[in-house]
Amino acid sequence: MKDITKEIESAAAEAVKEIYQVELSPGDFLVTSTKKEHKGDYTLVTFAVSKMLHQAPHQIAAAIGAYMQQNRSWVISTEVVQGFLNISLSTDYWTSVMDEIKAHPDFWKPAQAKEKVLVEFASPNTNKPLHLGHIRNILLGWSTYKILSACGHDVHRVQIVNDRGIAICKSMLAWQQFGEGATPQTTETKSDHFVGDWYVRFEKEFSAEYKAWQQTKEGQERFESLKSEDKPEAEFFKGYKNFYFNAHSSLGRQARELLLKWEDHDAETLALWRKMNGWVYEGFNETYKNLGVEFDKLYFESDTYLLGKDLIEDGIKREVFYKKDDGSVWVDLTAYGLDHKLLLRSDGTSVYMTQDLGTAQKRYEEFDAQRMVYVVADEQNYHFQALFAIMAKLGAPYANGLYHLSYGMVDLPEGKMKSREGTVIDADDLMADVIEEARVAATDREMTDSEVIRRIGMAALKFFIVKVDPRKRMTFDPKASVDLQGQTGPYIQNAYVRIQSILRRAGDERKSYEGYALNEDEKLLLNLLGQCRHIIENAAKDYSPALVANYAFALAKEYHRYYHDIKVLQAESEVAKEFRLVLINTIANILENTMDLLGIEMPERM
RNA sequence: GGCUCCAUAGCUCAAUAGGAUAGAGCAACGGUUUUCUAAACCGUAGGUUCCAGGUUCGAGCCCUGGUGGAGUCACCA
Repeated sequence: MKDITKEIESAAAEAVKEIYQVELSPGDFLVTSTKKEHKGDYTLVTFAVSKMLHQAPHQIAAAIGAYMQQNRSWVISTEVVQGFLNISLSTDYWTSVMDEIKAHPDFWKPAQAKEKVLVEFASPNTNKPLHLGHIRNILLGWSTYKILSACGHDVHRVQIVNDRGIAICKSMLAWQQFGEGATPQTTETKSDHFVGDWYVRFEKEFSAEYKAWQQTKEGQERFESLKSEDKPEAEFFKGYKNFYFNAHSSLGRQARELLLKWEDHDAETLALWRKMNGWVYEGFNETYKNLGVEFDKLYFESDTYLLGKDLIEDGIKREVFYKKDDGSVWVDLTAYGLDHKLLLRSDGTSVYMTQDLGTAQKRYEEFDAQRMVYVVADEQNYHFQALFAIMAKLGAPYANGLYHLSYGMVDLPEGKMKSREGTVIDADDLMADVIEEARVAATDREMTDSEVIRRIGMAALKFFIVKVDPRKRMTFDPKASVDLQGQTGPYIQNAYVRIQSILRRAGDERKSYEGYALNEDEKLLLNLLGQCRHIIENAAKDYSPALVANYAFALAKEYHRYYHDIKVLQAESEVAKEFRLVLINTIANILENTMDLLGIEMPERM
């Protein structure tokens, strides 16, 4: 596909050379789409070159405009507004764009690159079911995978599952003590929710235990000896909770014992751990399936938590890291504007950072990846800065290819989601809700196809989340997320469905549209279609699926308007009809393809 | 408190690389249907882009200072 923007730039450079005898590169010019309120298709902005040419912007624009009209057959007319040269292109040019699009079905894809890329996303803990925050993470990860793939990259999807630690031990303990052999089957509970319920049960029992302890002689003595002047008793105990868990609590002690046994490879504990995590994975897989995502490889923290020690040893030898007297190992990142970070505890055990270093190394060896993208919430910005700085310090060959796709947390209209206050929105419930809402709306329209209804509901949910710039915190309004009108997924689906309906009636036989003089709306649509590859390119560069989402919406909106104003099947002429059929078919393809990049499926009818 | 990020219409979000009169959707109000399915279209109203300076032909965007909010600052993950 030829790039009209570049052609305008080079024509402008040629004009300047001819008129002013000044050598400028095409990149010195800025070309944009002409604003709707002005006549023209593309606009050349001349302010920037005004100084170099020692002339007022509007004079330069006029001169270049005259030159281009003379020397470029595709320029039909020009108009100068201040330093803006608005260029109208000929019908022949626009027809040739349609020809090219028709001849190249892949015209919407960016120039094909071929790097090996790893995208890590989802990365749940195994003690609780997935929630709204995970959904944002998963949708971002998935569309990042899709967008990079569309750019030609060889992309692998991975996640790290946090399957070990004190949290899952809490679920295990509660089930052991109070479960009486209950299973997801006997209680008819989705299995990850089942495990999550035992985690909640543990917290409940623990709170009760803690509360009782506060009234004991020991608890009161603690309070008396540690309290500060103005802190009320309730507040004191709130802050003391974690310490209580580690120092006094019977349940806390038992949970820690389970963790120790686990680390000791105690057979019975491992069996219980496997059983409960197995339930969790079964549930997660169902959720992933409903979200329409899958992974190439899962890493389990239970396998990776000891990794990275070799790298540390190597780093100490090369004096990239240093050892303190107590035996702990540190790295000095002050040169990167960061801090000193701990890499090994004084007892020689590893920390989160150690594990992440080891996992990155392992992935690099396994996949030979040139780029690794971590989709992780922005609360971990500092951690990833440190991680990448350490990689750079170590001189890892993949250090330059590491990227933290840091996204903002999801808030509710009432504020933050808090598990303690029960305001966390569960992923499974949410999907069920949006589909139910779609069902209600569909029933009004006498639509009963459940697959169509599912696609509509999921489109509403996914689009609502993915249309927002990932880096920004977003507010999730459950009511707005099930909206099916306006700036929504179903709105875009509807544009596609309207086209399919026309195409079904049109039949398969296509004739020539040669000689058709297209109207302004059609130029606008072609212009939009031509932007697709740049949008995807930018989305890949910025790791922002929101750009694709907003583009798809803009195209759908433009099409809905077109649909309203212009008849296709009863067009004024045969060539008009033929041209429009090709045009709308292309629009449908682009809508389908861009929505696919967001993980959203199109229905054929709705 | 240090560091980082954010602040745009009543609400949720856009705004190419610093480009023209800051745009959409929702909510409100008013219109459009014997239709290629109205999950649509058109219109009205709604803005000191948090504040004060600066840079420049031009600033929502860049710089300085401030205000407000979020995150982070563990031998947690």
